[in-house]
Amino acid sequence: MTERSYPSEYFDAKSSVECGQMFRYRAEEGGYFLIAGDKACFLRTEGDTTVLKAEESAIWFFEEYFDLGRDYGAIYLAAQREGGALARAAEAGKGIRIFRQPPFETLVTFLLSQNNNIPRIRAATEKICATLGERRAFGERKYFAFPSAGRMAEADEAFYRSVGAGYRAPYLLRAAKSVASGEKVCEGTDLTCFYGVGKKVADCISLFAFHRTRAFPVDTWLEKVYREEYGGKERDRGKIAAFFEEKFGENAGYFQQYLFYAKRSGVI
DNA sequence: CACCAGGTCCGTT
DNA sequence: AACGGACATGGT
Repeated sequence: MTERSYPSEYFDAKSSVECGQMFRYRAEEGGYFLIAGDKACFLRTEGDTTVLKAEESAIWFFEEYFDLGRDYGAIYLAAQREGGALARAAEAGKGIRIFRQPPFETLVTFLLSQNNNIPRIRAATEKICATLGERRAFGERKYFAFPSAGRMAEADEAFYRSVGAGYRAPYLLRAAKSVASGEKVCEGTDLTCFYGVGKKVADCISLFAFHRTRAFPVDTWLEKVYREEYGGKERDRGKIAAFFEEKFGENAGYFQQYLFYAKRSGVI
């Protein structure tokens, strides 16, 4: 096991992990145990330092995963220049980074996310992994890897209902079967071709798996932000997304995450 | 009981 | 093109 330290100003464990972009984590005393694909790490922020603990062979993976090569100070400053609610949101979420999550895992968890809440998305995801994923160990901790599409395709709809997926069960099964049979989840493909993936989920996958930061996913929270902080009158979420994407350009995805986290935690 | 949660699909205007 | 109801499920 290896530890690496980084300045915490633009890399904060709590806000980055709990801002709603990823679902496979456990809050522990002092930090967070996180799982991505079949790998795990422990992340903690103490004062001005954030410490990443992982197997030596996984350190590089997590440095990529946490997007550590990017200057988030520039993004934060751009948000400050916008002023208003965004500046306040960026102040509260200064340490948020956008992760680079495994594409299939992102597809599955955000299929679960529609018209759902974060605790339930997390619970259903964990049940899927506990049943279909391979057992792994991280020091004394046990966890399950995220299952392959092939493994998920072998389960049936009743299983996905049993984990609490509800009416999304057929979405999960069909996505698993498509990917298992060679359909690619990659940058540039039309993600809305997957049954159950509309514009918003496609934007989440684009942003959270492929780091396409021009994407601005609009959910119920961002719709509130749009109306209450930007005086918007549109109801169509596609039009609301277009408004923010045009306004924020290549920083749209980062700003969306500042706003989402701040709105959900009552800062704005 | 109604309404909400990181929405999408599908049938009807 | 635009609109509205249905869809599982648990929490407030």
